Amino acid sequence: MRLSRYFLPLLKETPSEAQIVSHQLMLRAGMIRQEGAGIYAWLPLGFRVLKKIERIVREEQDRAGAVEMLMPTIQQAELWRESGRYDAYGKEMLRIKDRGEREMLYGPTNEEMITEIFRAGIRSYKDLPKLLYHIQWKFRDEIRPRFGVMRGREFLMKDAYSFDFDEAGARRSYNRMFVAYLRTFARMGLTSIPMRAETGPIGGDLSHEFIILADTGESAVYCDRRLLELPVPGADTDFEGDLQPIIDRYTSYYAATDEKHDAAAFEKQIAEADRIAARGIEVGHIFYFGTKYSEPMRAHVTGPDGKERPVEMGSYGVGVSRLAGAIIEAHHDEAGCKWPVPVAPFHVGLVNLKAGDAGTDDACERLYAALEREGVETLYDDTGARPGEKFARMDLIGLPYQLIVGPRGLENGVVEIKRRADGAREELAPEAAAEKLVADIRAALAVA
RNA sequence: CGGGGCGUGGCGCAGCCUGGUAGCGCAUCUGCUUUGGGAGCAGAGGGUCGCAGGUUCGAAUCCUGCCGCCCCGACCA
Repeated sequence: MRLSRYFLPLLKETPSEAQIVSHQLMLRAGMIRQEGAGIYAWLPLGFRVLKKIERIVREEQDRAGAVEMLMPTIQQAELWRESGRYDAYGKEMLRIKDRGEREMLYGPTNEEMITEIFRAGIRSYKDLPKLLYHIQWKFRDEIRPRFGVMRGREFLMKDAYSFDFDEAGARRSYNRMFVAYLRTFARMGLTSIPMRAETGPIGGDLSHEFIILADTGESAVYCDRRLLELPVPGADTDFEGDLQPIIDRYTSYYAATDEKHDAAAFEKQIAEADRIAARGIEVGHIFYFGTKYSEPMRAHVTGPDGKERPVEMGSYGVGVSRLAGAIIEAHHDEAGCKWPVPVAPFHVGLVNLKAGDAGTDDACERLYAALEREGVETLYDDTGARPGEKFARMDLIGLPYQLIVGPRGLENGVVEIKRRADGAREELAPEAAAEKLVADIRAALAVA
């Protein structure tokens, strides 16, 4: 993409309403624009990031055996009356009426709807288990939206729902999502920590929040440092096999958000050097809730004994739009974003330091063509801006690699690669630079 | 929802108290000079001062109502 044709409205100054760094940078880097309290338009650069996050989430859901579908954003109040939540949900639910005065709502979640869909299609225990998901916009009329896309009212969420015949089956479904989440966040450059969470009326141990550590995180969290070093399950993980050992390993260490924190246990179970008391961002939440919806909504299956019983359910959420902010919180510096390659809006920023100069124009065009030919997503700054401005904006939008082409280098037959993550620079002949970028980016995109 | 604050050009702000031709910085446009870390000079364009009433000869400024947004608290992917 040529920058001269792109839509990238950058801000030099930080808008006063943005309190945390990810919000500030998303506004300044032209990724989002606020259209109302907690409601954002995704501008081209931000949209590319959102799509990449979504794709990784999708790939890992599919790998774990979940099946994608799509449910509507607008739901009928009638459905929510079946579960009793229409009255219970409160003002967070955005309620609307259609022209026939029928009560509708913009879905804050989809348990009722998926349960209705499931019960219409499944009768027997032989049809179980089922694991369905979709990635869809939600609306929760939060009392106080803030932190940009980290806590918006409208947000993109992946929500999955499992249906099993018994609790043992439900646990297997839960474990699939547990492992899928570890992989999902790791692929985005995030170290996620599953922390024991509130279980609601069901009790038990099947509820975890996936937290990433960040100084600007919303909640205080406490965990064992050794959790950060556990290996992430590989792409060769057999999701049809027994995943329990992986879960056991992860849950054997202390990890809790402040509402579940037990200071005594924390100090007793962990050596002082391994204690982490930090801030965290919740990017995923998985939990088992049994027959909470299947019972009132009569989502029943017939068992081998010929008796009908409500299915055992669980739900599994990932905050897709929130992740865009969370990744910035984890990867940035004073100058701007530092995108990990798999979620970067473009892989390479090609900087023509003297647009209009035949030599640099020619060299850039060749490099641009070579990179695009190899599938490297390149944002080519072909504008007439001054070098300082070009460097500053590349740093701000945070593409993983900058390929800098100027007359001074070309005189010596070299161009420069700057790696945004650590600022490392390297001068190479143009062809060699392109080859190196292709190799490095392919390596970074390889799914382990 | 309680408490606090703010709406003035694309962004950041001053002006309001004490009514009298709407300003500054950045950005934008034109020209010249510049060109390896957000340039210099000269010129130019752009604002129903959130909206609606009211007071007044006259309202960005005073009064009333409404709308929007932000911050602190309880809630949430």
